[in-house]
Amino acid sequence: MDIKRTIDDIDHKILQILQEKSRIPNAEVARQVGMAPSAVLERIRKLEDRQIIQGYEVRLNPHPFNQGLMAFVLVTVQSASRADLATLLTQVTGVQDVHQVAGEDGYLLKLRVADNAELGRVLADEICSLAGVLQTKTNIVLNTIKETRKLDLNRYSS
Amino acid sequence: MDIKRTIDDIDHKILQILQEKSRIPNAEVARQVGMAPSAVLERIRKLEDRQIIQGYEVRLNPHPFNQGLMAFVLVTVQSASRADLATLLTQVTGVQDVHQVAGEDGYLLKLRVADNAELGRVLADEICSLAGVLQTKTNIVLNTIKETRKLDLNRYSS
DNA sequence: TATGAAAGACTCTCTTA
DNA sequence: TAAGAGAGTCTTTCATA
Repeated sequence: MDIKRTIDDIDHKILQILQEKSRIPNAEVARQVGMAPSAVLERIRKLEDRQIIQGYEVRLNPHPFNQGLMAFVLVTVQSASRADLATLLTQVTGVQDVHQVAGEDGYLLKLRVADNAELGRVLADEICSLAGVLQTKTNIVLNTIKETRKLDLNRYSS
Repeated sequence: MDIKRTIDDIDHKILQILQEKSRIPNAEVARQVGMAPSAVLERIRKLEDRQIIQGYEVRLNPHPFNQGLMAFVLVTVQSASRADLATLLTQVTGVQDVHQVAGEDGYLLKLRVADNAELGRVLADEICSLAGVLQTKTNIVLNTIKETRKLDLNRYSS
């Protein structure tokens, strides 16, 4: 175990509640964990300070915003590429994720665009045109069965 | 434009605020958009009813929960596979995403596990062992440069 | 749809344990 | 760390426009 304090059962329960629905009054969380609201507030603040809670997001439907098509693009780059290539990739239209992956000097992007036409345009004009990009392999998503940020909290080890 | 009402500038602004930090008092949103809190509440409810807002999530640090290693696994399956294979894949340890992808009868999984040892175990025991799975190709994430759910809201077309 | 009023609920700080 | 008290704020419904 490390220097930071541990995550106890109450923290655990608080996080579980926030994983289900984060936009919920503090007092309601307090009720569910059976504690005073002030104590729960204090705990949530500490979880934020300790960066165990990293933020609160809204999950929006991408369709009304013309981003109904999702694709994963594996970008292979020259090993001597400029160090800021990753940063340039984060700025590509529709990019939600940029991960450096092991293996063939590459990055894996997750992006949301309107349709195949736009995907083609983005690949050609915004990705392949970057200096150092050797090739791309694209997986187009037909159907998303599961997509969540939830973690299994029962794997915490003190 | 479709049957549903449009997303106007005020909705737009509300969504933008919630994309930045969703756990924020309604009254604060109202202040930022310059409207009465009751009107903003009404709008947020309608956005939820219309499924434009699909939920509110907390973003947790995966490290304290022993899920610091992320990997993408492309699973190729027999074309005659049982229809519920996708559902079985959603239940694999550490799986956060399951997407059906075009091309080679496959699924793309995003998973978070403790380390390489666990990844190996999950691949062997929980994925390859499923009936209908032909092969897997794994991309291990070394470093995540960007990971967000935010959409570019300026692409809405009425 | 928006506002404003009003009752009740919630937040958040501070004190005490 | 937790509880409780209290001042101030927020939520939510309803009447009205």
